[in-house]
This record gives sequence, structure tokens and C-alpha cells, in this order.
Amino acid sequence: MRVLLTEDNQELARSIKHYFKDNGHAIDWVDSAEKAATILHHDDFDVLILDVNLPGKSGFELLSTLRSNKNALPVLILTARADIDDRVSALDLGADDYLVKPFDLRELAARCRALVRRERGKSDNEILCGNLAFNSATKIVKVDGEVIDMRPREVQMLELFITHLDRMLTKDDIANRLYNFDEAYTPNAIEQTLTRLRKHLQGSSVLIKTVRGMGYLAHVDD
Amino acid sequence: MRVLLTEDNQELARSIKHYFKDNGHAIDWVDSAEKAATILHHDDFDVLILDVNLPGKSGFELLSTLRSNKNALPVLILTARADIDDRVSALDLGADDYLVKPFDLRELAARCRALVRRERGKSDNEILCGNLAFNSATKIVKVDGEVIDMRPREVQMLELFITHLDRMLTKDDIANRLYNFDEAYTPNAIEQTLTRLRKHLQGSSVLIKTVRGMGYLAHVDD
DNA sequence: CTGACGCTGTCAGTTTGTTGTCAGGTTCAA
DNA sequence: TTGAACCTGACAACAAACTGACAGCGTCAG
Repeated sequence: MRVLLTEDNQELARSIKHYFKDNGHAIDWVDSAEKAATILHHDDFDVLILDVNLPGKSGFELLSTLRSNKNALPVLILTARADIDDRVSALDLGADDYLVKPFDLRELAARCRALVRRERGKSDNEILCGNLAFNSATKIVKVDGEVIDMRPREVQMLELFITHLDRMLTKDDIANRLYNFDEAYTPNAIEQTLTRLRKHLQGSSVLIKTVRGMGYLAHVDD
Repeated sequence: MRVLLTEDNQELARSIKHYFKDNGHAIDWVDSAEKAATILHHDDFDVLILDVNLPGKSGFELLSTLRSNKNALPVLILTARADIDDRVSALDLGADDYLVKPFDLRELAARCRALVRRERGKSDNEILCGNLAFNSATKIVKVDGEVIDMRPREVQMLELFITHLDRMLTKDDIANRLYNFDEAYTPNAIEQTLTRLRKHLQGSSVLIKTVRGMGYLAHVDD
């Protein structure tokens, strides 16, 4: 795990640094948002631990710059206040986690590990179909980077199609994946879900074709 | 992903079931090897999660029965012991993966996904006739790699011809294959379907010749 | 507990697509 | 040349699929 710590309190910074090093992680420390921004430019980290109250630019400012540059680096915010306001703005700005001082070093490390794990899972689980991205872990669907809001049923169906591109799926195939055998359904339920799914897929490069009398077939069409 | 879970520990089973459902998979649960065997007879699953210690027949017994019946269903074994012996026997009996309790649900799901992904690469029931490829599982027809869009009737007829290359087929042979005996048809229906099929086969190396007064004959002509 | 809301399946009416029939043309063998 | 067998364009019937409206159910906040 490679960590960048941005913290102006020397004492706190030193103990965090020690703790992470002792636990076999690589940790670099800077004491301002500006320095952090510079280092992030030419180095890759797994996670950024970011204090809010910094001399000069605040942690929030750095975070919002990162996110507007589409930088998806996991960020864990440290703050002295347990303010709801702070928490909300942190998460709104795209922080991945949040810790209030004082905290236990073990907890900080655990949360970092969780973020890294989550992040790794993400990249593993992202399936790309033209301009559509589907994350099988988070179930988030994006078209041209825009999140598409879908119902669970629609997502299930989309996942099935995406993992079976260019393969015929009969209604029965679909039903078997969407329903357990103790659940009743009519063919129409599938059609209805499909209608809703197709509506959401307008503008994406995933196309679900009907093969009348046989089933459905999804393919990517750039 | 369609999963069959065989696990006699109710609590564990319930949490696995929930986790998979929440993640958009269809999961069915049975609590004995016998029940699992029955269900596997008339239903298709993508993966079987199988506990070793079960009341009655053990998971190992079920696994070995499956494999001796040439059932290639991906199987993931769950066991309480980290014994080398257990591990070896599981893999020897044809398990595809192995997980020691207690485990993280996310890991279980990830391993199942991996198994399913691996399995999908395999299935290849493709029949090649010159530049024409027919997949008997998906019923997809390709000529020079291009998918040819056909109606079910035409596909049925093509399949019949392809599996009887260079063999005479009378109209009756064809009719018997395309229609159930309670369905009426006129010879002309077959001719019509044949016309449509031939249109689709233009450019392919499969040729259906008419043998006047007798029937039809398909052959590959490169 | 209650009301509001959101998800998802059902219903019903409409649209769309497939496939057999018909009718007229073409081919072929005697 | 003739007639039977075959081919094929047009059409219609029927079934499959689509979709808007609605209702049941579960969930959540107050």
C-alpha cells in the first residue's frame, strides 16, 4: 500500500508515518495541499490521507481540484471537528472516507486498507462496452462517464446481457437468472423490464436486439 | 449468475443467499447433497457452491457423482478444515475452487464470478461448413464471421441440413423435423422456407440442391 | 401505526414480425 | 409441348413483443 499523508501537525504526522512504516506500507508525508498536489502529479499512490485544516489551500480545495480533474484516487479526510457540515461537504466533494480526530491509528490503517481494497475491486470489476461502463461490484452503470440511474431488476438484466454479448438469450435463460424457482413470473415481466432497460440504454453503444420467437441478443455498436 | 448453494448450516446459508441476491444474482439453496442432485437434474446453474460436511451424502460424494456423469458444472467447495488432505481430495475429485470457512462473502462472490467467467470461454459447440459457422447452442449463424439474421424456421431447417450434409432429405423428412404431428402444413410451406433460407445462404459455402421428384441435398462447396 | 413513495409485476390495447397460403411463373423431363 | 414439380412475390392471419397505465407490496419517515 502506498500512502500520501498531507498533514501540518508534525507530531501527528510523525506517529502516523511510523505506524504505517512499521506495518510494511510506503508512506510519504507533506505538510501542505500545494506540495501534495505537486507530488501527486508525478507519483502514483493507492490512497491519500488528507487533513482539512492546512496552512494555505485547505484539504477541501485540494480534494475538489483532484475530482474536477477526474482523479479517482481514494481520499480519506481527517478533521478535528465532527461537524455534520464538514462531513457532508467532504463526501460531496468526493471523499471516500472520513475520520475525526483524535482517532486510533489502527482504525486509520484499517480504513485505508478498506479503501485500497475497494478501489482494486473496482478496476477488476469494470466491464467496458463502447461508451458504457458497468461495474459488477458496485453495480454502477455509466454512459460517457455519466452515471445512469437504474432499478435493481434493470441492472441485473443489463449485467446478464453484458456478460453474454453476442449470445442469444431466450426468455427462459433470462428468467432463470432474474428469478429463483420459487418466484412466479410471466414473460411479460421480462418484456417490461426490458422496455425500461432499453429506455436507459438510449445513447449508449449497447443494443439489445429482439430475435422474434427465439430471444434477445445484445451487442456493442460503436 | 445463477448459483446453487448446498449448505446445511442455516445461518450461513441465509447470509450467503442474501449477499448474492443483493448483488443481483439468482441463488437457490438446498441443505443436502441429495436435494442438490435432484435439482441439478432439471435445472441449469452457472456454479455450484458445495459444503463438504452435509447430513447424508457428503459434498465430495455429490461432486464425484457429477464428474463421473460428465457434468462440467463449475463447483466451489466450502470446508471448515484447512487440511491439505481435504484440499487435495477436492481438487482431485474435480472441484474448480476451494474456500476455507470462515471466509469473506466478497471473496466467495469474486471466486464464483471468476469460475463463471472461465467457464464461458470454453463452450464451443460450433459446427463449421466452409465459411459458414453454426452454433447449435446459441443458434447463431455466421458467414465469414458476419452474423446472419434468420427466422427460427429457417434456422431449424439449416440445422437439419447441416447435420445431414450430402444426404438426401425428402420433404417428409423435413416436415417431420419442422412440425409437430398435430401441426398442419402444406408442402409449399417448406418450399417457401427453403426459398428464404437460400436467400440467406447466398455468399456462403453451403448449397442446398433440389433433386427433382425426390427431395433436397445440402453440401459444402468451398 | 400511517401515509407517502418507489419498485416491479400484471393487464390490456396496440404494434410488429413471422410464416403459411395462394396464385402465377418457371423449369425440366418425357 | 405438356404437365408435374418447384420457385417465389404478395398477402393475410396469427402470435409475439411492446408499452402505457395501474396496482400490490415493501420500506421508510414522521
